[in-house]
Amino acid sequence: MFLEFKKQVTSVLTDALASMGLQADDLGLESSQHADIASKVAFRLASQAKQSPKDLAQRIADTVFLPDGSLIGKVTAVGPYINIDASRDYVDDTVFRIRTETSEFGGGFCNGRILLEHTSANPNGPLHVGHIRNSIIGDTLKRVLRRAGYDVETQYYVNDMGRQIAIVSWALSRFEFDRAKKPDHAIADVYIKANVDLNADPAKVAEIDRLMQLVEKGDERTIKGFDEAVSLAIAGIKETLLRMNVQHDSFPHESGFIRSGAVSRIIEEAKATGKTEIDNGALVVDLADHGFEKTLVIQRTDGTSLYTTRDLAYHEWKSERADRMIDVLGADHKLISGQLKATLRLLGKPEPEVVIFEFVSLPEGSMSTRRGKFISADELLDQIEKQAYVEVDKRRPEMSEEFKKDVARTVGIGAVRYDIVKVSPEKSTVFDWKEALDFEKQGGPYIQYSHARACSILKKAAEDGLWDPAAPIDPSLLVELTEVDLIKKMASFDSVLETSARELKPNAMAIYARELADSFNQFYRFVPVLTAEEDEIRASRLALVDCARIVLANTLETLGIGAPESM
RNA sequence: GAGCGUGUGGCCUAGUCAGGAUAUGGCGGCAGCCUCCUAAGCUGCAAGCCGAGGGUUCAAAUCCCUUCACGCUCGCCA
Repeated sequence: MFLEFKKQVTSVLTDALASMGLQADDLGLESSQHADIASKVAFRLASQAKQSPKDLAQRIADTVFLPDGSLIGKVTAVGPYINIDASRDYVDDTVFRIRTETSEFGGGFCNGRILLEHTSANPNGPLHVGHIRNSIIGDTLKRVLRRAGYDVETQYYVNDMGRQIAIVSWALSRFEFDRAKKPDHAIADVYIKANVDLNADPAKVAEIDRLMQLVEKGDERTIKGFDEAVSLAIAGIKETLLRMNVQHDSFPHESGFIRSGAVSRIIEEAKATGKTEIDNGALVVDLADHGFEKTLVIQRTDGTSLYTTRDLAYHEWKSERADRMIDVLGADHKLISGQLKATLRLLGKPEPEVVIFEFVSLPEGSMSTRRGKFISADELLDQIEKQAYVEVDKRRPEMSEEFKKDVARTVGIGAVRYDIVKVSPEKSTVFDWKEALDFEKQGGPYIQYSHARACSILKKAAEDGLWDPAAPIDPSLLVELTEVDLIKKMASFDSVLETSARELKPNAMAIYARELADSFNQFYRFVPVLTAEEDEIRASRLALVDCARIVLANTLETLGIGAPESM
């Protein structure tokens, strides 16, 4: 709705400028606390118009023509600014649209096919609290892009041939695997032991190298060993992801690109560019023309491929299946993803868009699966659900055990997802138990609570026979300040979705969710619904509560957070 | 040594790419609000001049330069 409003503002201002013989590439539109939207165009055109910004702003405001039924209500010059306020039609239309479009409201303005890769953690142990930042950013991005209208497929790229997997496979043949444990955790146990062993006796490293050569040559027994290790870890990882409402559409394996011959082909293609050379027996690509001083190794001295080489083949494959490729990667991949993009460019192939997020570390330092220094996602989720249960039990002691457990789960996951997604990906964070388990105000549960409140009003109204969702209502009766604020906030959902999708910034949606809940709680506090003075006003307000319920639910869904009707 | 990222009240954080009207919100602190739709809510108060220093501009948290601090990274790991 806001996008349409903005479009009208652009058109009306451009027309006004044209009739004055002026032209601006940038109208300097910005959100403002003084109006629904403001334009700084008078600053830009002051010299061109040979007028002071203040006078020019006034002249533009006077020149603007508003057609009937415009979403723009009034245009006023305040000093050098041009303030534009929405019309009553804008408010009324918003209510109407939400009621008719419901779960589709504000979306569907983009199209095209996107392959989105996220998480892709090595299957050498469970996901830890750093990995899930990737999962949550990635999954939220998927939901944002889908809602915006894209056809999105999410992929978890499974590393089933790297050195670390060779170590896991080797470890499984030497140490006992604890079948009683969740498989990814049991894998980590043997992996950590193997690393201790390898550090103590470097001679054993040769055994790992041998396994890697065998698997690349296609030795069946070795492949089977790797597969076993990988599928155990992935099964556990999937379970954790599912717990957080994260699901991938497919799990392409690295080895598939070796077996299909794609990796060999891409190595030949690289050679054909004339930009490769042999350096100490390894095949390297010269990326100097692309801003990388150092060359990139794409084939080891022993002829085996590297992660990067397989990744090239993977991206080539992806590019044939989608219009856009998006990779969500940790900060440690900054350099390598740059080199990957440069190499793809060199080969004349499409490059992925890369979303980088900074690290999550522990107070005592960075996490490491290999050294067993990490807090697993499962551990965090267990603790948070336990804490959430305490909170529900405190507030709703009369409810059933099933209700409390259910709410604790939904609220716990909501708290974790929101906590992670609300922070800009480019900020590094330090995991802190106290903070993680603190159900701070205005977090995920705050937004869920707003939704539950809306549901509660509607439920009560229905029980009293006051609520008929199908009955026509008069939105023009919604004139209270907090009512109009709430409606305008809901109207801007599309604009936030658009920004979030275009800039690949999932945190924009999180901030919006908080603001929307704020607006609803303000309304809730100051405007009585069930005890409204007149029947018609009550009907309109109930419809507004229903709208809030819908938009809050849509927003929560976009964040991958459950929307409980009661909590 | 080099590259990338970050630095906003006691703590966390929005805004920085596209410079403009009194810098967003939370936590913590202080003072209040449940005979009324769930107080996981709401109201008010104290607290920041945006790491430091220069520069560009009518206008800088935002752009440029210098500098400091922290995180990540720097060829046969992924």
